[in-house]
Amino acid sequence: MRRLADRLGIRAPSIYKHLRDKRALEDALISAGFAEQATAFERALEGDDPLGGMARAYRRFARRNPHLYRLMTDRPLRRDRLAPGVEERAVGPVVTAVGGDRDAARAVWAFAHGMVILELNGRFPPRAHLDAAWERGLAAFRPAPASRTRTSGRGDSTRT
Amino acid sequence: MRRLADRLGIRAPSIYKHLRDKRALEDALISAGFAEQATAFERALEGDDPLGGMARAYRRFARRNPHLYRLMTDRPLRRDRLAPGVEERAVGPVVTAVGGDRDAARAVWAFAHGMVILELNGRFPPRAHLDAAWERGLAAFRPAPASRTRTSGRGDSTRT
DNA sequence: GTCTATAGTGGGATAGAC
DNA sequence: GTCTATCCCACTATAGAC
Repeated sequence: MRRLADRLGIRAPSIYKHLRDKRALEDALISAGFAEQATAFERALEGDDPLGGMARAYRRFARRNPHLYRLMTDRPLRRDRLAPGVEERAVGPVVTAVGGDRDAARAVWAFAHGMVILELNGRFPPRAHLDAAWERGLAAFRPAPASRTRTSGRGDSTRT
Repeated sequence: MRRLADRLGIRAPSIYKHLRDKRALEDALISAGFAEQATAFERALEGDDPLGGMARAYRRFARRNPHLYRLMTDRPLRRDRLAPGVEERAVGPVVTAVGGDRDAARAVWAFAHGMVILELNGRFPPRAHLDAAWERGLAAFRPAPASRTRTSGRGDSTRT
């Protein structure tokens, strides 16, 4: 809060005339993060290789906003405090890209989060070829090209 | 450190007569954690469904030692301070179970870590069926049963 | 809406006596 | 090897004047 105040050119206590507490600030940031992810995923859904596009967008988002990314994944989501519908907007495209299965979507998310957070944490060995690991994981999850079913997202949304 | 001292029945400063600093303690704990994982993985390698067995062991370890698990994955590993060879002992079986491909092993690890850490963080939605997501992910990574090749781990070890 | 001053918490670590 | 007494630091938040 002190550092934020410095950037704003005011003293730390003044922040509390605008925000109730630190959490209110975090909730606003998290909502903005989901909105950004949502638009990136919606765009990826239009290209060929939707899952690959989303993976790249997800990783790019995390690398450009590492602190925000941690804020969004480090602890339980207070869904009642987010901008309405913003989480679902981000999740929907992933479910669609994976073929409509909610469990598969969660598995893919776990894979992507694992890759991203281990990278942010510097936990991979120096010699690890992360692009190759990403590709190996995506190949495992990509819906079989054999069945050319145009699966549309179901109304039933899978939360994150 | 103060809480640890309480448990030991001594005062906090006394700890520093035994340990250089807090990190020395953490390094010892991390080494013990790898050793425990290694024996669990070696056992899973003997059963049928080695990958599934390792996944269950990995999740169980994390749930029973959540703080230690975070210690082991939250930040870069100081490999020079670990008990020698202990990381490799834990990693080897995973590489073997996945068919010998280092990139695939890292992808599986990322998936497992994502599942585990999101569960520990309470980040999955309440209704999520985690067992199903685990199974979906493992199915994606399990080496095809078609090729019944007994792939042995290579001397070249894939670090974590 | 801003400020100064301060309260309060929880950390890791050291000095020096015994 | 233990103790008491302290020193740091970083951090969120509030009181009350202007």
